[in-house]
Amino acid sequence: MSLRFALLAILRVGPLSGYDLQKQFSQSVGHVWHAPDSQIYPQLRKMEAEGLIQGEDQARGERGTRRVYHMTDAGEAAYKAWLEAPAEYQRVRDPAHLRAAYLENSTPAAARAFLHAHIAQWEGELAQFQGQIDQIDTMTSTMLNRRLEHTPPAERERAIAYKRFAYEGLVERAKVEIAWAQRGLELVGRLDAG
Amino acid sequence: MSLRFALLAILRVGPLSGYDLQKQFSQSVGHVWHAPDSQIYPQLRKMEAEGLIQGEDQARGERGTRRVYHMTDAGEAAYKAWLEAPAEYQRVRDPAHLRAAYLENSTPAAARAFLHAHIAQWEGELAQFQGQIDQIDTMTSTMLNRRLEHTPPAERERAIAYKRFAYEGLVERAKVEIAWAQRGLELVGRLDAG
DNA sequence: GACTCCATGTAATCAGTTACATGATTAG
DNA sequence: CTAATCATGTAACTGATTACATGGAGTC
Repeated sequence: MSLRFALLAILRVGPLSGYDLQKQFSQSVGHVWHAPDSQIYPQLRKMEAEGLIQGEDQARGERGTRRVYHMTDAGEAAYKAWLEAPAEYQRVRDPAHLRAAYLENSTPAAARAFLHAHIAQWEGELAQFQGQIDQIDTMTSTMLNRRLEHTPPAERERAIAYKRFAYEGLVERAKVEIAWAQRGLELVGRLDAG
Repeated sequence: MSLRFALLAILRVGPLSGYDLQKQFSQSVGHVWHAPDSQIYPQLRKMEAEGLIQGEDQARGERGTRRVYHMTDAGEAAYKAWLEAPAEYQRVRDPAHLRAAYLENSTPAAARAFLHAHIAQWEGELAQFQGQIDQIDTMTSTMLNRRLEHTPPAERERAIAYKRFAYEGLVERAKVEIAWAQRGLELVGRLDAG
């Protein structure tokens, strides 16, 4: 249910084609809400049917077309309502911690492999999130700059601060996961030796 | 896809009816992989059809029956295979951090409400996880004790250590979320004042 | 002419949520 | 006899994944 709002957040800054939107998406909000294009295109159609956005076919070359979407007032209202409503929380459903709870049934080798993979996984995420923060700090984030062009100077500081804040949370989470898995490796070592 | 393994992990210790399984589930693995009974009953039927478990109807009172499931060799093999296979990782899809990334579009009041709710949410989770750790430490966890009865004494230490380790990870995660949201409240205060 | 990028989908399937639905047993 | 708990589902729907499918535009 959040996908539509993630899309609205991007479209809010200015009209985009499905393709361009999807690219913007994967480089920005996609870090915090993943969606493949096969989900985005139908979702845009659905949102158009509901009146949240409006699409127009534009000519492209001789025969090609592309559909450019812009936000409607209803879309703006829905976005605002989402911002005021309490956030949804999903019930925990965590494959990694599930596995961890039954690590005693694994061989030490498999336990180590699992924990190393966990570290690798979260180091990948960490690098992504950290990269975003670096882009924010150096003002080299194209998506943020596009956004800032459309926000009054007085509110730019706020926009930057909150964007950074969101990514800081993700960075911290990634670090905790890595530290936890590292303690896990030590635990495997102790139990394996003793 | 992990649900079946969570169910197998419980069934592995001994046969249970769907109802008892579901209760054991919600008090143990359910903390790390939520599933309502409306998902568990059909899943058990499905696993039976696939030969991972075997169910038998037992009489209960005069007319009532209940279906008691036990694990098959195929189920045991599937469980072992899961333990050796690399863990699945889901793509990030985090409503709270998505909201956080667009907090500049909220009013300060809505931003505060969101962050307070985030803290409340994770304090609830934290209490649950911490409660589990306390039960492990005081050996008052019925589910863990049931499990330990069926594990050779030499391996009990391992079982306890890994169980605790899994919950420690969840506790740390909850604490990070709370700390992050608290920093968020300070940030709202600073931006609101300045 | 081949390759890359632009551009947009559909179809099948699976996993999970919500709501509805039913009835039997047991303890007070 | 009434309430709690035991016991088990189905149905409709939403959201997400995977795979398949197509074709134009620009460039080397």
